[in-house]
Formats: sequence, structure tokens, C-alpha cells
Amino acid sequence: MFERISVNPTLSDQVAQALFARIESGRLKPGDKLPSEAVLGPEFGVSRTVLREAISRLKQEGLLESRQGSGVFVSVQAGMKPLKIDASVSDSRDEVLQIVEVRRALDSEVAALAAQRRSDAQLAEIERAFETIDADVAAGGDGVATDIAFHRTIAQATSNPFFLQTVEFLSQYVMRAVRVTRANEALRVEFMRQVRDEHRAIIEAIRKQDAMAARNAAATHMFNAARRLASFPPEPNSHTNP
Amino acid sequence: MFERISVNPTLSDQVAQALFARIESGRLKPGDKLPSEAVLGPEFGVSRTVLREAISRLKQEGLLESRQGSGVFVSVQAGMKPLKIDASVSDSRDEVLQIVEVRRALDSEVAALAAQRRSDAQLAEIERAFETIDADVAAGGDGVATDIAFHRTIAQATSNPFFLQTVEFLSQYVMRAVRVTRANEALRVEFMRQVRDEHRAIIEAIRKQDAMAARNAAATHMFNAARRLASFPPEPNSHTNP
DNA sequence: ACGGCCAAGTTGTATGATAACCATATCACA
DNA sequence: TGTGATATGGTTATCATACAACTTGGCCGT
Repeated sequence: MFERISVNPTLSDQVAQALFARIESGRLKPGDKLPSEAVLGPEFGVSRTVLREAISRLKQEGLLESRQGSGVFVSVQAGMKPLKIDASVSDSRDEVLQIVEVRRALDSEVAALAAQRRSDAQLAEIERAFETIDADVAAGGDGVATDIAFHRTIAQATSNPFFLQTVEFLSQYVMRAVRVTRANEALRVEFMRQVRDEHRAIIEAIRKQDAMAARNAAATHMFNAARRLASFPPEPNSHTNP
Repeated sequence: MFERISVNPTLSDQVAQALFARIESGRLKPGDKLPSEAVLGPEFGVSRTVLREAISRLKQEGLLESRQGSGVFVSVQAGMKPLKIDASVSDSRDEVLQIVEVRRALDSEVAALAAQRRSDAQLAEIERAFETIDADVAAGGDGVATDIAFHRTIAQATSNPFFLQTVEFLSQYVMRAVRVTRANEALRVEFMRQVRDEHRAIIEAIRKQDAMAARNAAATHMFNAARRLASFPPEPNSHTNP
């Protein structure tokens, strides 16, 4: 059984990587103009098609921007790299637990700030999202999507959009793992009861605008979430069957 | 003075957006095979060149993957969207402060965990990075790069790579703003002295493996960082001159 | 000196052709 | 009948060429 994963690196891939290296190494600085396609093509020994696909990818990444009739330029704000985590972490129990640890740090502060800053309307939204989870679970759903929506309403109450974005980003990788635990019908009911109680504690603290209590409740929630995830046997390396 | 920024959306852009919409809306689910280029081209009314560039971009985003001879498929793990924040936030004082707020949540926990988990070697690395900042500043540098390196060593001591990645990602957007504040030579010396004291408090707590003290020191550091940034006059909307 | 215009260069798009590759159906042979 | 090799059509990857749209800078005429 070989690691026959690395497929054909296409020519476009190679050229894109080469151009990326030129930017990374500083040979091409922000604002610089790339050589024209007519020059770059022969230089790499590829056709214009391949070259343009490579440039297209780097444009998508925000590293390059092209102006018709003028040329292709290295983006002035090149270097603002997006945060991307390999999706395979969802398959590793340990890595998911590490992400939950990050979320614990964030959600604790989020809950505390939400308690301080929430408006009455935001509190009402949080409570509504809380009840939506119940409805979802009562209807036989796993409550994952509604759970995320619940946490989103709390993050929105901080009035800091970056908390929302970061928490939602990290949630992606936990979601699948949580879905697996809740697929176990025997534990699902008991787990959802625990989650419900923990959510209620967070809401109560936010309602009373008790930042300290909200922080503790959120930290406890994440701590228990990790415990619930860890109660499942580890899967050292998955990808057992297609 | 017009907002003559929104340039020509190229055909590739439009097609990519259209395909993206099909995936987002669920019309194309993970694992599905896209219609062949020969079909999709006429459907959008574009040439194969344009279509392939659009697909190339979505491949770069991880939404599609193509297998030569077989077809183009929606990535099984499509939906794992990377976290990207518009670089223009670096120009807005308020948004930078919001990012610092997120970093306060993260760095507090990072410092606490580092205090608990650090090895002696990691402590030594942290102290070395601390001294490197001094050397940088003494040499006339603004200490921004070395400052980030310092915080990186602390994040590494948590043994949780996702703390490191997330903190470094957010640091990007604060870096430029900090550079501006430290460009003010009059305040630079005083600010760097404050920063140095705050860093020393964090190190001391990590050295003593006092998680609570480390958390507080890091939170204070971020709180003061926000104060220092806020001491500069707000720039409601920049982009005044090119 | 100045303003409009043209021409060369560059990116955007279209088209056709060929190579490499995959999946399936077909067929020959045991 | 079963099985394996093979033909075949479909698909993506790459190349080559041509034209359209646009920018830039210089040239020219006034």
C-alpha cells in the first residue's frame, strides 16, 4: 500500500510554483511588472495557455493582478496570505482536539464580550437559535448546523466581525468530527442533553451580562466538547476504505 | 473623484463566479462530476480558454479537482473555505483594534498554555527571541519582525500548531499598523520600553510556569498594544494619495 | 509648447489541433 | 462461460495561431 496520492503535477502547477517562488524570494517585489507572456512563455518552455493558467491561479491568491494592455503586476499587498488548514485534520482525533483548544480560547472571550456588549435584540437572537437546536434534535437531526448557528449569534453579539470569521473558520474542521460522535445513536441523546445544559449556562450568563460567568461557561463547554470527542477511540490514520 | 476601482470583471471571473455559485447553492454537490468542457463552454457562451482559466481558479481554491481523461469533480471536502481577510483592514484603525482584540483572546491562552507546557529548550528560545528584539531596536530597527518572531516562539511552546498558525495569520494585519506607530521617532523609544517591560513580564510568568500570571501578562500586553495604536489619530477613510 | 492621433506592445478571448489518459464495451481465446 | 486483451469514444492537458480590446508612449501637425 503506497502513498500513491501525489498525482501528476501539471505544467500549470509547476509554473505557478516557480512564479510563486520568485515572489517569495523577493526576486519580484510588490508593484513590479512581470515580463510579458511572450517572454515568460519561452523562458519556462511552456505555451501561453499554461502560463496564463498559472498566472490566473496566482491572481486568485491575490499575489498578482493584471491590467489589460499594460501588464501583470505583483500585488502591492502581496504577502497577506490566507489562513488555510488541510482538511485532513478532520480525520485525526488529536488534531481536532487541538483545534477545539483554540476555539476554547476564542469562545471564552467571545462569550465574555457578548455578555458585556449584547443588545436586547441580540440576546433574543441567541435564545431563538438555542431553541432552534432543540427543534432540530427533536426532529431527529444531529444538531450540528444549528449548533454552529447558535455560536454564530453569540459571536455576532461581540460586534467584532473578526471573532465571527475566525470562529466560523475553525468550526469547519470540528464539524465533521462532531457529526461522527453524534452519529452514535446511543450516546447522541445523552450528549445533546449535556450540550443543551452547557448552552443554557452560557445564555444565562450573557442574559445577566455577567462576563466572568460567560467566560467560564464557554470554557467549560469547550472543555466538555473535547472530552466528548476524546471518548471515541482514536483513528491514527483513516482513509481505510474509499 | 470617483470610486473608479472596480475594473473589468473578465469573462474568466464571471464564469468562475457562476460555477462557484452552482457549488454554493448545492446544485453541484461534493463528488459530482462537472459537465465536460465541450458542454460547459457553449453553455456559458465562452471559449475553452476562458472556461479552463475559471476552472483553474476554483482548483486553486480547492473547490474542484480534475483528473485527466476522466473529468472535473467537485472536491469531496469542498466547503473548507480558507480564512481570508481583506488587506485594507490594515488601513483602518478601528478594524486593526478589533483584530488586536481577537489576538488578546488568543495570546492570553497561548501564554497560559506555554507556561504549562514549555520545555526548558523552548524557554531558552523565547528568551533568545526576546533579546533579539533588543538587538534589532538598538540597531535602529522598528522591531516589528523580531517582535512577531518573539510571539511565535511562545506560540510554539504550546505544542499546538493551530495556535501558531492563527496568531501568525492575524499578526499580518496588525504588523503594518504597528510599523506606522513606531515610525514616529519621538514615541518609538518610549513605546519600545513599554513593550519590553510587558514582554519581560510574560517571560517571567512562563519561566515560573505560572499560567495565571502568563495569561494576565499577555492580556495586559495586548490591551496596552491597543492603547498605543489608539493613541494615533483615526484615519476614517484612507486612500488619500496613491 | 501643446493637443490629438497613431503605432507598438500587452493582456483577453476564440478556435482548432494534437497528445495523454481513462472508462467502458467488445471481442478473441481458453 | 469466463477472462483477459484490445478497440473505441470521451475527457482533460498542452500547443499554436489569430484576432480583439486596451494601454502607453512617442510622433506629428498646428
